[in-house]
Amino acid sequence: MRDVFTALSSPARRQILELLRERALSAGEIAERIPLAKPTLSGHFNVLKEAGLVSADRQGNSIVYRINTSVVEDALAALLRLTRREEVE
Amino acid sequence: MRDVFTALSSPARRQILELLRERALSAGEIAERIPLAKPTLSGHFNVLKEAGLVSADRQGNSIVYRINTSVVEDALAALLRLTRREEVE
DNA sequence: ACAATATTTCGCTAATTCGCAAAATAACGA
DNA sequence: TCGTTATTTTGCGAATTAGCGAAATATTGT
Repeated sequence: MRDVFTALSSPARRQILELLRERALSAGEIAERIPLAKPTLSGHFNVLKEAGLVSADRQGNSIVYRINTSVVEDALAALLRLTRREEVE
Repeated sequence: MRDVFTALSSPARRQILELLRERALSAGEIAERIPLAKPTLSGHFNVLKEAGLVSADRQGNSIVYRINTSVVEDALAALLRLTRREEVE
């Protein structure tokens, strides 16, 4: 399971997540919206999958990706901790 | 100004931020707590500074680093957006 | 001016990442 | 089975990164 923050460190991958925020999209639909070669995008999908940030389901010919918001929320919680000074020690 | 998520993608840098969460620390104090060579840590400090995640002040001989929570909060807000489906468009 | 302490910059190597084109795989419909 | 469409895997080069030791820089105290 790859590190979530590593997956989030690429602008291209964050852009993919932004697109998936609204609705699930196939690899091809994402490729129509992001100016990168399909193999390049496929690599990014893999990183996002390994981090648990998206899940993929085949639907006929296409593979549909959807965002996994609960994993985003975990990252959120980790960041939130940094904004709060330790209260009990 | 370097990308905040890129800066957060390194476990070593997140560990530095965790230490700074409680209180500001000098480079040497951080080096006592993290098993990496000082030049390596110095490089990480630089990345964190370029991302605006920490600020540095010389105090006599030492350089004291403190976390910049407002920039962490900006990253937080960017992540939070990903957890909410677009409502108005 | 000198020695001691704290930190950074330099120069290097090994490993990783990002992009692509070409080839391989998977599912569908005729 | 064959052809088409959708996506991934492979293999590559260029660029970046993370680590280190040695040397350089900055500050303090004598």
